[in-house]
Amino acid sequence: MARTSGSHSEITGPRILDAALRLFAQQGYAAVSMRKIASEVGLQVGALYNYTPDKQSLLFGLMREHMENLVAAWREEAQGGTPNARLEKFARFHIRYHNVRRDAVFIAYMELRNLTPENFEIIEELRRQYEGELIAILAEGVRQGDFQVADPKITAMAIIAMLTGVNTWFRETGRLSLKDVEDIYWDMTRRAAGAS
Amino acid sequence: MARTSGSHSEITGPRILDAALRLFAQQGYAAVSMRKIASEVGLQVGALYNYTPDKQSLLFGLMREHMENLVAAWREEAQGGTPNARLEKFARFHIRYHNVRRDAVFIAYMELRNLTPENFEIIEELRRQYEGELIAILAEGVRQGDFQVADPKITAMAIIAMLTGVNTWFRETGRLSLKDVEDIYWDMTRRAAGAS
DNA sequence: GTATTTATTGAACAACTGTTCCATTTTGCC
DNA sequence: GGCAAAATGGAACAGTTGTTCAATAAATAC
Repeated sequence: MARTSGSHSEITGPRILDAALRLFAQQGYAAVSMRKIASEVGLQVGALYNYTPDKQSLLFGLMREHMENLVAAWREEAQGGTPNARLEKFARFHIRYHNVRRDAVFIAYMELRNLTPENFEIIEELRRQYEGELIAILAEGVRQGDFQVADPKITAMAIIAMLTGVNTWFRETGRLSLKDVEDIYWDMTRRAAGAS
Repeated sequence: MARTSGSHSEITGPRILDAALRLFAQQGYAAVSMRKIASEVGLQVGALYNYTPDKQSLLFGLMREHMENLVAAWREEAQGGTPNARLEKFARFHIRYHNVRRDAVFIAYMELRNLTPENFEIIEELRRQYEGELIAILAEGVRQGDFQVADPKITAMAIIAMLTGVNTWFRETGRLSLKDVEDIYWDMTRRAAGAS
């Protein structure tokens, strides 16, 4: 007996990616076997290799997709405005975008060491691009005299670390709504940048 | 032929812990085999089990030791003073203490999911204790009218995430000294707390 | 210098690893 | 309804996993 329940090429691919994303986030890349992923989707392990050349590509694909989408989504949302308005937009965007992509965010940070050197470099370049967007906002604010920032690069790292940290504790069922959290973090971001 | 190079019980134990700490930080708990650790120390794998009952205990021991030392070190350093002075002391202590313990900090954050539920709960309790120290400082500052903080708990999480983030980018060989970084982060911490 | 304790080796265990491949089944096209 | 293409199952490969254990070597105590 071979396959037991029909052929579903168009939906199997996404289902594999979904399962891999969730399992990698929950248990870590090294702890998740190809058989676990296959079992989650209801396949035998061999069938996975119709959709990915190997396990590494599965991880890298998920991370690259996430980072490319992140950069693209921000560049779409970012329009002109004062440095202050752009900074507020960045803070709120970062919190919102990351909140609904917990697993991908977690993987993109935790599994960097499981990438091959070439793949690592590509992901790091995307991360630098995203960080660069915030650095540019801060630098522009300094130039216009709106912000008081000793070092835009360091302040950008600090703000991103602070904002990303929301994912480690925020739960929809908690005492604060995401809008509340956004407001509080925007306030701290504004003050950290010395904005009015 | 059995053992080849002498018996060294008092130094073998620490050497195993050192190797495990470094390897877990570099490659991740799941990706490091007991044989890799043994090989790093110059032992056969069986000898490790004179020093640890199993791999999980090796990880948990490292994490608990780190967290207990962290809490104890802070409580020793923390003396009285104004909320502002205590906040500054906390920010500078956190950066300094974590900077020289990169591997342990990394493990204590990244390998939480590889702990058994009971062990996880113990580590989380220690983390809550440490966070509680900062929350108490912020709450006291609010009570005395020195800080402007909407929610001490959230501000504490934000500050800790920001400060811990230094470890992801700071290198001794970079353009800034650790003292420079301390100053900049204390400034951002102060402003995030609405302190003068 | 002998006896006892401690530390270590080396082999073994069953289970699991990523990946390949061929036979088989299902799908989409005519 | 028949045929090619695509998707899947199932088995196999060689290597690795955490852990146990008897045999052996070295360190310590007397």
